[in-house]
Amino acid sequence: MNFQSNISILVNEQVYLKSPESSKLGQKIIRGSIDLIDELGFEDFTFKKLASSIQSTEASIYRYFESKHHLLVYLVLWYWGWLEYRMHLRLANIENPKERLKRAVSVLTEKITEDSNFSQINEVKLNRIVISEASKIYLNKKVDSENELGFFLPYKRLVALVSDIITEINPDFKYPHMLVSTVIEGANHQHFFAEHLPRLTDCCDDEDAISHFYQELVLNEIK
Amino acid sequence: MNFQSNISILVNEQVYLKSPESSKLGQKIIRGSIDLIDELGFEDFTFKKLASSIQSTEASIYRYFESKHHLLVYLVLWYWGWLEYRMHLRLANIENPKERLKRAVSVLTEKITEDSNFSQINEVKLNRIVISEASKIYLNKKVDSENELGFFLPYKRLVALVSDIITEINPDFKYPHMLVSTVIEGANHQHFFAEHLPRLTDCCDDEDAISHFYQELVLNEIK
DNA sequence: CAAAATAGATAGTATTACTATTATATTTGT
DNA sequence: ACAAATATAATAGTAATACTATCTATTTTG
Repeated sequence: MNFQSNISILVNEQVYLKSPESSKLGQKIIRGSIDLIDELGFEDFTFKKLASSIQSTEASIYRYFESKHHLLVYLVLWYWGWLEYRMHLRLANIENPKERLKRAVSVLTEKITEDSNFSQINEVKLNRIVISEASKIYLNKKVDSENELGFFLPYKRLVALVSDIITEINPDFKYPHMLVSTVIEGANHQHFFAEHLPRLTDCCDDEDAISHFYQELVLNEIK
Repeated sequence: MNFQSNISILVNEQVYLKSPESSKLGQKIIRGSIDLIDELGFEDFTFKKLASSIQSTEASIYRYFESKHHLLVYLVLWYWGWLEYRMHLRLANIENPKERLKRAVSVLTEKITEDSNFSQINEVKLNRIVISEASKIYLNKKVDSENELGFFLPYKRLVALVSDIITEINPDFKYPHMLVSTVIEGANHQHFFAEHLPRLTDCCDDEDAISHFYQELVLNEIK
């Protein structure tokens, strides 16, 4: 039934000390950290708490990730890789560029409400983590050195992918990358605001408003 | 010469234990923290380092702010208050709504490159701090309780101010708040990307590209 | 079955994010 | 000018965090 079981999302090897996919403990670390970061927020999350929640030890976790920052990077890179995969699936066999663009924007802006059964990872929780924590992986002083290690390539690929569709539709549009990264970051922020600071949004009732808004924004902007 | 010297930006009293404007030490804390956060980033910034950089003690700083998080909140709220003040100045006596909107967007998206002589605060450094650290004041689990204390009112006011101009121009536009908060957050991100992750933007050479991009975006969207 | 890799248990360190206490200046009200 | 109030400095201390190191037991693999 699960035709996807023979593929897996690859994450930059520099991010971890030992691949968490390679062992039972590694998988418990990933699952447990998603549960715990979602519950406590990244600031209050510690390896000690994670260790006790998965019945292991701090030292064992440190064999997989050199810091909690690296673990967060792993989760976010996995998510970006997963988004790219979903993007390719949703665009497969669609020829019309405008339709491709609409679909791409919807992949970038929709909130994840169902688990994909794609892996043992809970994508609904991971999406919530990405919404509130993802920007912390680059909004810091390590950004340049980690950029050199290629940490942000999946994000850049995602942006380039959608930018190319825009350029196909309107080759004269000057700011395709800016537009796409604005949409990705914007959608995450709007989902957060909708839940916590509603006066910064206009989605009184329906959550689809965010996706509609960005659909419209992109189409208006490039024509 | 400095006609502004008789006014000051008010910051929510819940943010501090004792007003840093009320004493010499308080002012040194603000100035020193702007220098140090700009230099080290918020993660590596500590009250101990701040104390030694301004020749005071950790315990003395704790009399003004109950945590470094509160100090960051203070700085960001001050900045938002200052932006609102600049906004009012730039819109003063301008009648034409479209011109008002253009000016408002430019206030929200331009990078600060000159000190305003408005106060003893270095706005150029504070702007850099806002670009990379501001979102951390709400992207955490304390957001709801701090929202109840009114921490984010200045941000909401700023968004409401510009939303009202949009609604004046096009009363049928459904998402004015979303558009404005997307512009504010987006511009900050783009400034950060331009410096650290240029492939996520399109501002090869000119820094004005960001402001132009958002001008265009807003005008296209509401008509 | 031996060698290698993996995980657990335990201990230890420097730093962080605070709190508490006391002593010494400095400001202010009369 | 002086007492009272307030602000600051100096010092000490604590629990938690973010690690590192080491040693042993277990599991996997060649």
